Amino acid sequence: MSNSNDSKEKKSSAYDPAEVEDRIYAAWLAARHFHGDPKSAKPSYSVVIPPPNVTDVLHIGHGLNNTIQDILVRRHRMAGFEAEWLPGADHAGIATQVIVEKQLAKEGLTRRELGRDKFVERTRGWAYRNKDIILSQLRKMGCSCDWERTRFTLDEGLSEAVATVFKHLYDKGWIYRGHRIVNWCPSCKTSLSDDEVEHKEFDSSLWYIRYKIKGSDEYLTVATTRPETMLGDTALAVSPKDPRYKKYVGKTVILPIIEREIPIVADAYVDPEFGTGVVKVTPAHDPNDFEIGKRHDLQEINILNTDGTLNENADRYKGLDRFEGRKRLVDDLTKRNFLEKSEKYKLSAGTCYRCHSIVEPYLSDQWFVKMDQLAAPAIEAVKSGKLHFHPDYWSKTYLHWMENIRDWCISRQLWWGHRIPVWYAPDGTMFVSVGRPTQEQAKGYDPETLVQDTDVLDTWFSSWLWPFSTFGWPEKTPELEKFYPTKVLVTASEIIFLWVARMVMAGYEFKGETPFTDVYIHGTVRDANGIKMSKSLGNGIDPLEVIDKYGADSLRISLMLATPDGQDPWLGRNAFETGRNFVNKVYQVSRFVMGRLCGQPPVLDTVNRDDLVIFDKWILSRLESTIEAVDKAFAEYRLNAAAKTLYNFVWDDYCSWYIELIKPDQQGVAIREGSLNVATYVLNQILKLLHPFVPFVTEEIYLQLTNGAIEKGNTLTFGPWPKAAGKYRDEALESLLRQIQEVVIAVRSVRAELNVPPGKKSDLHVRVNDPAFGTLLENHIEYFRSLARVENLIVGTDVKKPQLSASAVISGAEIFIPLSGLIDLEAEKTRLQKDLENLRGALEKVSKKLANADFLANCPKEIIDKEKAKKEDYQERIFKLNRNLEQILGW
RNA sequence: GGGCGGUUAGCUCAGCUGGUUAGAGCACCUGCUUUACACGCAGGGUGUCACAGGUUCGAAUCCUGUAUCGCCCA
Repeated sequence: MSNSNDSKEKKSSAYDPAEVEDRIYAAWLAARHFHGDPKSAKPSYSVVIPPPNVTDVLHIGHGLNNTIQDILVRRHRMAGFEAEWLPGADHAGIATQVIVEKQLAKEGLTRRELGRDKFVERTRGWAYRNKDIILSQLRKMGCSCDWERTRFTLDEGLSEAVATVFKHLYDKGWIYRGHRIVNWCPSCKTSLSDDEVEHKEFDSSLWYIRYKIKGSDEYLTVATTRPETMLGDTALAVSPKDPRYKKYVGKTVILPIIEREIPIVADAYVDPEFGTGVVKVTPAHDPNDFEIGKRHDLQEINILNTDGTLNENADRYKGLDRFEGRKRLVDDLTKRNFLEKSEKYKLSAGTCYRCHSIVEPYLSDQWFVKMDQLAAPAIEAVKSGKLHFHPDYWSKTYLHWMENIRDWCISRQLWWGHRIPVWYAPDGTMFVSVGRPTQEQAKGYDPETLVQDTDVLDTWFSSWLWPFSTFGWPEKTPELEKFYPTKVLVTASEIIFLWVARMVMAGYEFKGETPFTDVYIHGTVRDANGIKMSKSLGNGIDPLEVIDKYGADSLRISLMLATPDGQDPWLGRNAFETGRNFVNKVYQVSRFVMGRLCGQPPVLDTVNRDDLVIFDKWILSRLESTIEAVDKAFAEYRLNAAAKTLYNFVWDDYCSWYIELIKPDQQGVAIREGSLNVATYVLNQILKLLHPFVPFVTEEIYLQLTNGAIEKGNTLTFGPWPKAAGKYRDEALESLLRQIQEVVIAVRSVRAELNVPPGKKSDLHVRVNDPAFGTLLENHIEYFRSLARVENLIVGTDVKKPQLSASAVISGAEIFIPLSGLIDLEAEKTRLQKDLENLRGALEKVSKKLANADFLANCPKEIIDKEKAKKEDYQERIFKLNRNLEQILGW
């Protein structure tokens, strides 16, 4: 605040989160509030964090994901559960290695020059630094993780779990080594699993290439989207049912340019409708062709190096990048008249989910997991209701994938990761074991001569064990006993297959039960225009900037208010003002209540039931309704609904009505003791209900209110979570209060519309239908006098309309405000006419309904009664409005 | 090509098992140095509930189809 503008001398009393948040978080940590005790007798509520990968910094998606987890965890910790939220990170094999290799390249080094050990060491250093950064960012957000149990997928114990699982599945025959077409990323230089490939559309061409039939002048024309793979063609294929080509089957064609002779085969795979009905067969570079090749015993010719350049099999194109090779080849085909034509074509091609390069189908030796039997119990879990998705419709996506599951390629040609626990003897004999085979296990071979497989495992092959490897599995630990299975997994939809589904399979295979009973799928954060936030577009919002500017509480509650359940939130930069304003509102009303306590010790947990006025009973009733609604929303995993319910209760019911009602009209007058007690009690309940959403400000207020300190045991961390005991819920009272509110609102509305100066008080005449309501108003005028700016109140069933007064009609009452000299007759007329019109529309609707014989015959009686009551109410109000309007016209 | 989700006020969304004079927040307009809060208070306007059929006494809500946007799978 270094600006010297002295016109705004008024010191801001706004809440300053920067002063509060770090201090409180440090106190929570010091008091070990977030540590889950496996020996606790409380029921367990455990959550494992979706491990952010170490190449990340905190982005707004993490912000949302971890806010949701923290809300669930904190709320259950308050509700008497032994909460354990286990944090950590994963090693992100591909992404991390790519980054470190880029760093090396800047130094003019390659990883091979550095050597495997040194490379891994260097990568480890980088990864650990990054991991610590992102985890510390979660602390800034207020996440109540059990930091004493932080895990990393490459930790010793977790690595042992990975090897154990590999051996278990290998011994079962569910892991095998295969010579297969896999997805190859030439940029990351590794294989990928099917689920790590993203399909995207590209503008490309369909090239029609002529293959000359040997010993004839005839050609067969083939349409292809990848002409360069022609260099690896070992056959042409046609459909056996295609009459056009029957006569050519068994003949030989000559491959253009490189002039290799290849056979024409008939294979049912070929679709006679696509292209020309003739396809080129490249077994080493297309999964379908690979199958055709197997059926016809064709040669497999690999034309690519691992980096995507063409190899020695590519003849004169050797050394060229695949796309450059394509261009040159097409040029040559054109020049030599082998290209019949080319058409524009929308090509769907696979891309690497880490670097977005186009992936090549590539023939190589890889390790695979057979998935069908692993999937069976994971399918059953959802079908039988042991595992629930929220929103439920995601279970369809999950089941569809599970039921069409394919084998999982788990080997990666990287150095950063869990090395495959397989050793080879010089003669090729293979040993699978959790560590280097011992003398005994090596069965006659010298263990020193055994060489370990050079590849590492897919990162997901360690993350799929996360819910139990982190608690010590394969050891039998007290943590595992207490905290497995976990309760809920919170994540975005992108990794349902990559991670969620696989964890369920691993959970059943290795622990015999589901790793969590609920999966909460939240949306992806988008910018104010609905565009996904991304680094490359620069439209992202940095949560740390938001925290600096508005505080972590504001970030959290803003996210929850803006995120519709199951849908993508759209966030503009000022979306966080909503939360900031709310946090400040909570702080300000607390300040008010604390100020009115005048230093006397607050009664937080009880209400003096003998000293309540209707407004006290009303706010207690509203509180109970709110607790019920919030609990219901939590039970349904509707956190957005819970947040909105609390927002409205605090702002509208508590601040705008209750506090204003009990606030004395005159300065220096104390609040009635019973009401102050209720205000304090309700405030305390509000702090608790809000604590999971905005933990810092609520804790800070609680400490001020109790004049306590976290280190002395004062805290909201352990609740107790408010209970709706059913003691105060009173529907009749709530509707009575609504009637009083209507009187106040009507007066305010009339005054505002007739431009009565706010400072000028006026008399209020109320003609009531029910004398009891009149008495109620009279008895409580001191509570709402200032809200409605009332000088003198005159009530009764036969109150006359004063001369030159404005009027309004509400259910059960008519109000008059004498405004001699101030009343604008035209404005008043327009106002009444507008009200009249609205009511007439409503009356017409309901009259029509009640005139319908079918309606009366079929509709439940209570609905009919309700409609009849409505009709009477409208009629009555229209009558009164008319009468008031006529009077005005008579003036 | 198959599946899933969305389409309600200028914007973002509520509206859960059919019966509301269709709501909220933001934005906008008017007034306010009201004794916790201008990060505030009070008041105000705005809708063929995407479209077309159907079920029903009654449809934003249920069913079918269409359009359109988004995501996933092939």
